[in-house]
Amino acid sequence: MAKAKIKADISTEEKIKEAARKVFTQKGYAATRTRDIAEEAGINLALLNYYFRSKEKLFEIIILEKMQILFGKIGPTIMNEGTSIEEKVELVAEHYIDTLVSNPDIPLFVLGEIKNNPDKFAKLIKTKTNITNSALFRQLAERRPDIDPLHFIFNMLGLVIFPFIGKPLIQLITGLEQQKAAALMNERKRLIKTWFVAMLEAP
Amino acid sequence: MAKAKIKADISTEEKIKEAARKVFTQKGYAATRTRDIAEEAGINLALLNYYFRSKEKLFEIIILEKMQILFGKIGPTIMNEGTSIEEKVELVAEHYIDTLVSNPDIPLFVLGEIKNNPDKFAKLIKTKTNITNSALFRQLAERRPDIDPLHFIFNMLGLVIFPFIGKPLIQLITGLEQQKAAALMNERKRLIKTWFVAMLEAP
DNA sequence: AAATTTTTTAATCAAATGATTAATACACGA
DNA sequence: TCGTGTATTAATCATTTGATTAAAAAATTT
Repeated sequence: MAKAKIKADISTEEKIKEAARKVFTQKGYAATRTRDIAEEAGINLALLNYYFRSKEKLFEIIILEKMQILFGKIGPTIMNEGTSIEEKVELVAEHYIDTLVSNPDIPLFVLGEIKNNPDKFAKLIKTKTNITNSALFRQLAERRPDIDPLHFIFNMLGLVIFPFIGKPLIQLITGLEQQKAAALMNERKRLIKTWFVAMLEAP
Repeated sequence: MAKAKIKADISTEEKIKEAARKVFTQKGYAATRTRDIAEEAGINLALLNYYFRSKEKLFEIIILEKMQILFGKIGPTIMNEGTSIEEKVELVAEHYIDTLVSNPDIPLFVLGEIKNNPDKFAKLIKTKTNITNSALFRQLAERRPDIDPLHFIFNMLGLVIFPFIGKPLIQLITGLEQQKAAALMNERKRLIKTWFVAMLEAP
């Protein structure tokens, strides 16, 4: 009954996690076979259970990581009372586009798994950052009392995140090459701020 | 070797398709068990294969339907040389938000499956509507020669579609109720047009 | 009504899949 | 170097899952 790992072999454990990151985010939980992960990691299948007990447990570790990447910085940014709407949007756009260019699979992966299993992540997210109480939310309500601030939250996230979700489709129908896609995403960092301000000031 | 269905029993075949629509769009291809579909349809598992040969074949029928719903009307709309940018955006927003309010699972489902298997849908979509040659694309290039029209395509689709993809998340962190969500989506039909024009005119 | 075709069911198969086990290899302090 | 705990492997298990089969039931035709 060997189960404790008092002395962790960083190398093997990390190899498995790295493989799991790749396969899980690429294919999602349901389509991922533990054998795929083992093969990708170049290890014996049994080692996966030796180090992580189960597919489920390993998955939770990975998706929490990815959720942290996807939502980790947005909380502090929108909570900051000392920055303007414009600054917040600029920070969010720049940070997330940089992040997502290196991790383009994350949004579809995370949002998909949240939708498949909302209860699982309910407590985890809910407590962390309540958007409704954020400085950004209040600032938006003050600037445009006639429009529900949630609209602008959707707009901001949509402008930043959607291109990464829609990219496979757009690549299919326009033949958009990977390089030009990356260039477009970088342009958006600057444009989104301008667009967002324009939407704020729209009649 | 009973395999031909010369006289189709609409009722049973349609029951299976209806169940397949529900389960596939809710959970995706990989997470769907043919037994789930059979149970949802209230039929014997073997009937699924009797009518549709395989899970794969049934899936293709369903996702083609859903892609038709998601993309079917956008082609003619953006190809129309006789309407302005504003009119096109308004038509797209109104049509898709109405459609997606009744079918909120479609975007994540379709975009997810496209990403999982781009080759499968390559020919199917590519030929259908080449956005790059659309009237909208040309109009956008004329109106804002300084900005890649693809940005505005992303913006339009993001404003319309993203709220439906991000809804599970937003519901989690704001407790947004289903009813208010629907009301928000309806508001967007009118707002998106204004926002889009504002973005077009942004400095 | 008899014969034929179509639809439905229960039972079963074969492959895939998550997980476990028992044995072996390895590391390292006593 | 021996012994003990750790890491790794090959083999195997139990379940799930997509699919098939053979028989029964229902519908349709003759």
